[in-house]
Amino acid sequence: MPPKRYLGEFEQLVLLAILRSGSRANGYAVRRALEEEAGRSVSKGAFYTTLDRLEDKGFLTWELREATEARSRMPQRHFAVTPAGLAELKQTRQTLLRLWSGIEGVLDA
Amino acid sequence: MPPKRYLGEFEQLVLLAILRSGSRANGYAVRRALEEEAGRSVSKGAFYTTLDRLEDKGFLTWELREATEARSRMPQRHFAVTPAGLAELKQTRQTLLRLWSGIEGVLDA
DNA sequence: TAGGGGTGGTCTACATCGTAGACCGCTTCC
DNA sequence: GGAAGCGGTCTACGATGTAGACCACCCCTA
Repeated sequence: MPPKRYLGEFEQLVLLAILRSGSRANGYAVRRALEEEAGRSVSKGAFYTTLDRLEDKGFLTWELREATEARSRMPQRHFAVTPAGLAELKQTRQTLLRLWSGIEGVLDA
Repeated sequence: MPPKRYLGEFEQLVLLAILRSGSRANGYAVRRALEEEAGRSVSKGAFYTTLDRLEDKGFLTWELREATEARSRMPQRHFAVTPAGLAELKQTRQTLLRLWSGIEGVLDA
């Protein structure tokens, strides 16, 4: 077994944004989710680089789809989190919930 | 203002482990907290390098203390999270709680 | 009195992740 | 036919994650 690798900070946010975008997870929607829901602006370069790395690790897949909306009739990449990616998200979340437990008083804004 | 930087994945765990160790936050105790509570083994090199970087960013401080225990009577570094560090932890936590909300069904183990 | 195991730490080096920006092409609106 | 928006690639570099060798001291025991 290769040594266990962990989800990077930004990688985690990207996977979560894809999950939250559900069936509308094209590049634009995911990037917008990141900005609006995570309060984080991100350049296209940063964004797509991270997507490609997550794909290499097997945490997401994508397929080309014909666009259905009025604008942008070009085919576009549609992203989805794989079971392995979901497992990572779960594990990361469990670890944080455990470390936060007992010190919520200090951590609450 | 310099561009906003975010807490790295491991940096966050280290700060949380210090918080959880409270008044006993010497190097050994924090490292042990990381292994036991975060389920993550970490080399000394990785650990102290991260501590030094967090200090540079103003997220933690330390002081030398005489050891009180029977063993290891050498003076040792005693770590504490600064208000700035705590603020980062709070913000990171709020972001994740927000992104998790609504998809707990998918994320629960 | 010389190991050996545990504690606590420094320093160096390299791999991985985070990030911006230039560049490209298509579409819709005016 | 120009501006503004959508979607994306490629390159490069700074920041973060990580291991391991090395050092020193304490305590135990043979």
